[in-house]
Amino acid sequence: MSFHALGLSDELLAAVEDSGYTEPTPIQRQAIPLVLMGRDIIGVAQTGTGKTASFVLPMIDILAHGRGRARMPRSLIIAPTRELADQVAQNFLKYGKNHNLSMALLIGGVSFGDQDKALEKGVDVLIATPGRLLDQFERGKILLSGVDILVIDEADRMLDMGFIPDVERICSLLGPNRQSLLFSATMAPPIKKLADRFLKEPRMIEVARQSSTNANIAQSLLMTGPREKKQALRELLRAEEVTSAIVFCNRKRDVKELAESLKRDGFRAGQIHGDMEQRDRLSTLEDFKADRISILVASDVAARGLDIKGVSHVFNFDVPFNAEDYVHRIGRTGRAGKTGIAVTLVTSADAELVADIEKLIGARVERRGTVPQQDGGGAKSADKGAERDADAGRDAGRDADKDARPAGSRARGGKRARGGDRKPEAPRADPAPKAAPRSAREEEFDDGGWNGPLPDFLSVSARG
DNA sequence: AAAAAAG
Repeated sequence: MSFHALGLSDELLAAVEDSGYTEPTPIQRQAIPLVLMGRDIIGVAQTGTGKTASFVLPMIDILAHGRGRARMPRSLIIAPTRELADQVAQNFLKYGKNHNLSMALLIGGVSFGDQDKALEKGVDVLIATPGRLLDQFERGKILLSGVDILVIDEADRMLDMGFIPDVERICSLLGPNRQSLLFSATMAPPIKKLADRFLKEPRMIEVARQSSTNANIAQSLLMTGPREKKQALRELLRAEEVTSAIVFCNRKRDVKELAESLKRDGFRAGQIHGDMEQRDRLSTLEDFKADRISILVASDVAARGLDIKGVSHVFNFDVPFNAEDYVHRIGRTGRAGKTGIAVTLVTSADAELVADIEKLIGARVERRGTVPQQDGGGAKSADKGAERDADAGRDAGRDADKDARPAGSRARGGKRARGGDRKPEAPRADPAPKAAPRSAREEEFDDGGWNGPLPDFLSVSARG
């Protein structure tokens, strides 16, 4: 089955062909004809299923005739994060290249100037995050009564982020005669309620269960101690055929520190998290897409929806707090029919989170072995069993390690240029949380210390 | 235990 059977225009089909796609995905097959007919739809689909094109393509054809009037966009797409909004915009540019549609991206973190100008001229397609959209509305820069097509993308994520009231407010500002499309990985009750209230006789399209993980992804867990995580990650990055990897951390601070640590070790690494300037977030993504960096250290800002081709590996430096985030994180690899590898570093403190994940995905994740605790590091665990295991399991651990790492990788820590003259590496414990905002100087000091060995007596006493 | 989004 090809795109030609879906009722799209020749100009659009040409653009699709140029982009290299020949066959519509299941959600595209089901959604595109319905959207072209003017129906409301609810698309229950994971990211990576071709969801974005399933609304972008028919919208381009629907909007092909007519022009947006000043401050009155003809269509509106709401997305939960700025990067997702930008990604939708990229799709409109890619597939709309043979059309003459005007578009504006209304997201936070960028100046109002260009956005104001675009709105003033009138746009056919307005893509926005909720906060900035309402902000612009309140400033009188925008009228939503002329919107003919509304798309609510990643509604489950909007729910998680507390955006549903904003979304409801936005919906209530729209005119009554419009077509509405809602996409969500789950149909949690608040999303169902939203759909009941703002959609008209929607057709439900379901593509994959939300909790199901992609069969193309080989998942495994690597048991390790909290202080061995960085070393374990470095060895994974060297041992695996890593062409392009995303490393997820739970905290923004750790994203920063880990990215800088990897860079010092010679990895082509970059970082992305919500405390960065918007332009830096986007330029890092561009660098990653263009392979100027091969490792992207990220917070959950990058967990969902980001579609980056050829991500060979996802590493969870931290086990995510929400099991659903695990599904989304590892879904950054194994996309478009390719295989992917997802390795999660697990400490004894993460047992419950792992149990949650395995319950959600309905499968046990393979344990790929144990990174032995370092000499002098075992005492850091309050759990007596962990220390005993560190000794008793040393031989067994070596065997397991052989599968995971190339021969000789064990000695690498001491062979590296940095720290080559140092004592056997005892990776430093997580830095103590800072109560007050830190000065630039403190940050600098902290970053510099990340890789340094911590005297054993200190690490022991620091943990009690 | 955190992150995300409006400044």
